Amino acid sequence: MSRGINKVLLIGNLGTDPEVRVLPSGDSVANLSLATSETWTDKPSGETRERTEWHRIVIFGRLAEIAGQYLHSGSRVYVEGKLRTRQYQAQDGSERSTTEVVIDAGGTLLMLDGRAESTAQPTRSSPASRRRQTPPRGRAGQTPAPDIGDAIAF
Amino acid sequence: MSRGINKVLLIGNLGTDPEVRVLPSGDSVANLSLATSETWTDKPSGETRERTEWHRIVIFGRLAEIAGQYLHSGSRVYVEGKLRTRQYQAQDGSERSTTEVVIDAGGTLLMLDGRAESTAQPTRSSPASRRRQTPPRGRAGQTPAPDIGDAIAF
Amino acid sequence: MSRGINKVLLIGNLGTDPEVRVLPSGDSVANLSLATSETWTDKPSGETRERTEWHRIVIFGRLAEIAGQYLHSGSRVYVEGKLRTRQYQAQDGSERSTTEVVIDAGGTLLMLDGRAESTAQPTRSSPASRRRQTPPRGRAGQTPAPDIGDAIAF
Amino acid sequence: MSRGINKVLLIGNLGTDPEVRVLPSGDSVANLSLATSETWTDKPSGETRERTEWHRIVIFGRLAEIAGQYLHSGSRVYVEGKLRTRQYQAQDGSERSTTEVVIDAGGTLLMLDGRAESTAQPTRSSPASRRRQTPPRGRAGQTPAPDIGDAIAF
DNA sequence: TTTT
DNA sequence: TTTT
Repeated sequence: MSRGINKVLLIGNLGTDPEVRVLPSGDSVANLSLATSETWTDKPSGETRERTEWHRIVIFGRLAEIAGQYLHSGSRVYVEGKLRTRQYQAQDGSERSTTEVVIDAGGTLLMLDGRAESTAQPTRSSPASRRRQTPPRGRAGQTPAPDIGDAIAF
Repeated sequence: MSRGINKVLLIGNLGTDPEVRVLPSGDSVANLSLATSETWTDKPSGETRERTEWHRIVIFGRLAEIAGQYLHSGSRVYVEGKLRTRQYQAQDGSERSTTEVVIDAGGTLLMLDGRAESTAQPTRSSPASRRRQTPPRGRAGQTPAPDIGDAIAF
Repeated sequence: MSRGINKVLLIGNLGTDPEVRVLPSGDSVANLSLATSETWTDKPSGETRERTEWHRIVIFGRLAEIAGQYLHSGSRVYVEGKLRTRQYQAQDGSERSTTEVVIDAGGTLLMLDGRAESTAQPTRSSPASRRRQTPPRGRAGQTPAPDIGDAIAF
Repeated sequence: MSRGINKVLLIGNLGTDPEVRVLPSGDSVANLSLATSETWTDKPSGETRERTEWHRIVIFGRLAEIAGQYLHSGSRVYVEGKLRTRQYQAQDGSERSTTEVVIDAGGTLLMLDGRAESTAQPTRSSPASRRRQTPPRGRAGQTPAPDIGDAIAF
């Protein structure tokens, strides 16, 4: 139930591996750092410019565990969540605030690069192989897995 | 041209009148404080809970002027823009950052309440009467909560 | 769980009252006809043009009942759902298809005009008074309820 | 300028190569057939179910040319556009209507797979190799289902 | 800190 | 068929 709309949609790449921890309640929380890039042609100069925006993503529950298992630095993802600004105390004791994109049960997480481990044999999966991102799928030469971050955008 | 997606959609109410200023370039910029509210039923207790989230909105260009003309504290709006986190120096000299929702030429602003002045006879319109579209809230100088109750949502 | 994104966001006005029926399963279904309008300035002539698009909305479950209770011809709403194209047999026996925007448990319905009946005394509510849309709130002159469809948009 | 919101966001895979043609005005138009897939667990049985929805996409202008150059059957894309229902006369003379997702200058097209030709050495690029990014599907002449499995989604 |  |  809601009396307003608070919705964020992002497509971008992770800058680091997810940091997953388990709360005292047993729920998982994952923190992601996600970059979205936009490019444009500068009017007077005609030069191509680029700006990268970094987003703090916080994922709760089952999706947090999935993020920890399947995502890593470089992963391209779609996320849908909501904005939340939180107050906290900095180390010098001053009050600070930070704005995060929260993905909970009502949100969405969608991996955009390759089949990855969900179709691989779990027992042979390891952090090392996971970082290699899209595992061989045994049909070499036929269906190359897209590389990390592969995308053409317009 | 873009290589990612960075999109925010909000429906909520302004907590204050827009602050509009004109940049040295001649472009207008408007700052809005927008509240989105969500309510939910707490699991164990069955109580209805509410959380209000405040968003800093920055509007550029023609839409900034329109915001200054037609919006005011209490106005219900739909905005579509993008996230931008900006560094700035606090008064004590420390580095801080703030996250804003930027509405530029690619964004959208949609007023959701009242015919206001655009269809009213301009000669009889005044800032004072415009402000009366939402009730006086009698807490001048504070940060009044917007009239989020002005809608039924599900 | 999803392997793609199929999302529709609309803000517009109902062209008719909702048609609500109850399925054999006991679930409610509401059909809405929703108009979204866009206006633009024609390049060569400088004339203002307008195009209205009509959308078939199908709402399931609890939101269908709410739609039947609170919405009526002219109501301004925000809906979030997904596209679904359905085959059916026309009266002449030929196969036809129709595309609808489906709002189910994962979707959103948000009334954008006025407090309406949720704050009114239910026992005194009637179809007739409902059509009058936003009930008097007993503070005449202070907080006028926004009229049906009231909006300024940019 | 708009007085409503009419927005569609899709992430899915093309079922065929884009069909691009040039209008008498010189503008390009591309027609795409895009599949979005959702999976869910059936309540009583616990079985995993899947439903694929097909969308007719119409792209105008520069993005149409880009679609013709870089997209092909199997391509995974993000599109953002608006709904438009159009009347046309069927071959038997009867009136039909079809609903399309229109991507024009205000819309977005984002390729989600493969570096493809834009970053590859153009001299070594060919339509044939481009099509090999998705595996041969060996069902020429039919309407092959897109490789929706090319992603993990949650 | 990502990606192109 | 709505709305401005």
